[in-house]
Amino acid sequence: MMVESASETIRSAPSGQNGVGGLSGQTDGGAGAAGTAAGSTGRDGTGRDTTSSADSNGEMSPAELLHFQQQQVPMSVAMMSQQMLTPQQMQQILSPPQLQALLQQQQALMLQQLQEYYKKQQEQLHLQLLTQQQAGKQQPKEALGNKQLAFQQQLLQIQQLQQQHLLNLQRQGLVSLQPSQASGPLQTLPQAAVCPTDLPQLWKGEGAPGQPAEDSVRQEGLDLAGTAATATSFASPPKVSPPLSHHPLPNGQPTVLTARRDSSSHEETPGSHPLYGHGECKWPGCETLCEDLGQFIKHLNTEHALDDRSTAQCRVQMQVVQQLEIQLAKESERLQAMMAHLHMRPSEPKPFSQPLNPVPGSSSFSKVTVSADPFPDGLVHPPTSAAAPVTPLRPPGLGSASLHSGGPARRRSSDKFCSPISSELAQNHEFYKNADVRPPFTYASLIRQAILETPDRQLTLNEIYNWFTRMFAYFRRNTATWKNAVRHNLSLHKCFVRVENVKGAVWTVDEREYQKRRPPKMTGSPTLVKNMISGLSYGALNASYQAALAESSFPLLSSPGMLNPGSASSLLPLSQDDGGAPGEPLPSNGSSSPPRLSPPQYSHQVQVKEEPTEAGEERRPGPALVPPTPSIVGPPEDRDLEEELPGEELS
DNA sequence: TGAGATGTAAACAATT
DNA sequence: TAATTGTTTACATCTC
Repeated sequence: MMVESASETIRSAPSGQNGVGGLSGQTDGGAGAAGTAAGSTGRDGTGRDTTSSADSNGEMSPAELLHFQQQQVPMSVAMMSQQMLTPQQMQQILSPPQLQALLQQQQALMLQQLQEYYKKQQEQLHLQLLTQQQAGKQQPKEALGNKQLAFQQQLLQIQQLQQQHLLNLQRQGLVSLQPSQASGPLQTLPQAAVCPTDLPQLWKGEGAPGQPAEDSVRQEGLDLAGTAATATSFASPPKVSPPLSHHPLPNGQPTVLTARRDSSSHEETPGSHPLYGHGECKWPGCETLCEDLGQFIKHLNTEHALDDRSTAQCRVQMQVVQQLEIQLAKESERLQAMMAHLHMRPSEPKPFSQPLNPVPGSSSFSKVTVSADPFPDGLVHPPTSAAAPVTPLRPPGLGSASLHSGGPARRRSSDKFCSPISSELAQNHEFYKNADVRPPFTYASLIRQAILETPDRQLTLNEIYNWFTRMFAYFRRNTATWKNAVRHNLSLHKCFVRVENVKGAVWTVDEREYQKRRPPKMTGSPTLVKNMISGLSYGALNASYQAALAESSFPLLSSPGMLNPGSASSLLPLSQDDGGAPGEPLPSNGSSSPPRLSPPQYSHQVQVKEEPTEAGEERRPGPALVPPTPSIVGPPEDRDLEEELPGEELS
C-alpha cells in the first residue's frame, strides 16, 4: 500500500522534487537527468557522468567504449543537457514548430560530434597498431601477432559499435541519414552487412528479454500505428514493416519526428516495448496497468489485436502524426519567414547559459537543445507558453509524466505573467491534444478555461473531466491524481462556484474571485515587471507576438478534418482570458476580433450566486438555484484583459 | 524567512 | 453497496 502510494507519488510527482526519498540521484546533475529522460537504455539512472567518459580525451578501453555505447542515448542527451532547458521548459518556451527546428539542428550537431569521436578513436587505434607493428620487429613474432590480433579486434569492435551507434541514432530519429550518406569514418563501416531486419537484434542488448515484444508486434501484423516501425526504420526500406499497408504521407516527409513517435522510441529498451511504459499500456486511449512486460504482451495481444478497432485506432494515430507533421512543416516555414523578416540568424547557435535539467522521460524534447535558438540577440521567446521565460530551472520530474509530460512545473504559466491560456490552447490545441505533454497551466486556469468555453459557462464535474481528457493527452493518464486535483481546486478556490442546477450540480466561474487571486499587475509590481521583462525587448516582442498569435493562431483549427467541431470555435474566441499579462499593451489582445477587444469590455462572467461580502459563508451558498447569468463583472481594474464573450462571438 | 500559490495525497461525508 | 462528488486537511515545493 505504502509502496504503491509512493510509487504513484514518484510517477506523478510534478517537479520531481527531492522530497521523494532515494531519488536524489535523479536530480543531481544534467547527465543523470538526461539519462533518465532518454530512458531508452535501461540504465540504472544513477546519473553517471557519461558525458565526461565519452568525450574526455579519447582514451577509452573497449569495455569503457562498450559502456559508452550502451549509454549512448543518455550521453547524447547529456551532451546537450548542460546547454539545455528541461523539455518542459523547452516546451513552454518554444512552440512545437520551433522545437522541431531545434531538434533537427541538434541532430546534425550530435551526428557530427559522434563522427568526430569515432574518427578519433579509429585514428588512435591505427596509430597504436602502427606503433606496435614497428616495435614488434624487436619482439617475438608470436607476441606481435597476439597484439596485432588484439588491436584488430579492438578496431573491429569499435567499428561495430560505431555501426550500432549510428543505427541507434537512426532508430531514435536522431539521424536520418542513409548509410551511404554517412561521412568520415562512418563510411568505412560495413554498412551493407546490416539489413534492417537485423536492427532489432542490434538494438536489443545481449540476452535481453525483448523477444516477446517483438514477436507480439509481428503477431499482430500491425505496424502499431506506424509509430514503432517508423521510429525504428526511418532510413530503412519498408520491407521490415509488418503486413499492414502503410499510409504514405502525402507530403512525403516521413523523417519529421513527432513527440509521440519520439517518446515511443525513447522508451524502447531491451525488454521493453514502445507501447509499454511506466507499468501501463500506452496504446492510445488505453491505460491498462500491466505489472510486467509479459502481462503487457498478453494484454496487447488480447485487447489490441488485429481487428477493426485497433486498425481504426492505428489510422487515427497515423492521421494525428500526419497532421502534426504537416503542421510542423508549416509552422517551421512560417518561423523561418518570420525570422528572415526580422533579420534573425536562425543558424547561429547560442546555447542557453543556464544548466539544464531535462525532465526524465520527457523524451519528446529531450533531444532538443537550444543551440539553434531562433531568438538570439537575447530576445525573450514568445510566450507561446509563457511561463518559460521566467520559469526557473528545477529538478526534473520523476514521473511517468515524464516524457510525456515531464512532470509538471510548479509554476504554471497561465495564472501569472503573460500566458493567455486560450491563446496557447488555440495555438497548440492539436499538440496538447495528441502529445502526452502536461500543459503549462494550473488546474485552476484549466478548469476555468473549460467552464468558460461552454456557452452557458457551467459544467458538471464530469464534463470538466471530459474536457481535460479531450483537450490534453496528458490527462488521459493518471486519472485518479488529476481528477482529485480538479476536485480539490474546485473546492479550494472561491472562484469556482457550485450551482445546483436542474440536472444536478454544475460548476461556474466567479470571475471576480478569479481575478482577485491573480498576482499584482505588472505596472504595480517592480519585481513582477523585472521578471516579465527579462529581455530588453520583451514587451514589444510580446505585444507583437500576441498580435501575431491572433493572426496566425492554429492553422489547423480551420481545417475541417482536423478539428472536432466546436473546439476551434470554442477556443479561439477565448483568447485572452487568462493571460494577457497585466500591463501588456495588447491592442488586439491576441484575438482575431478586434472590436471586442477594447479594454473597457469585461468578460462575461458567470454570476452564479449572491455573494455575501462576508468572507466566511459566501463560499458555498448551497443549492443556489440561480442559474448562471452572464454579466459583466468586476471593476475595470480587475481586468487585465477582458474576457471574451464566447457566446456573442460565436454568433 | 515567511506568506501565498500550487500540486498531490488522503480521509471523510454526502450523494447518486 | 459501490461509485461519484465534494470538502477538508496535510504536506511539499516554489516564488516572491
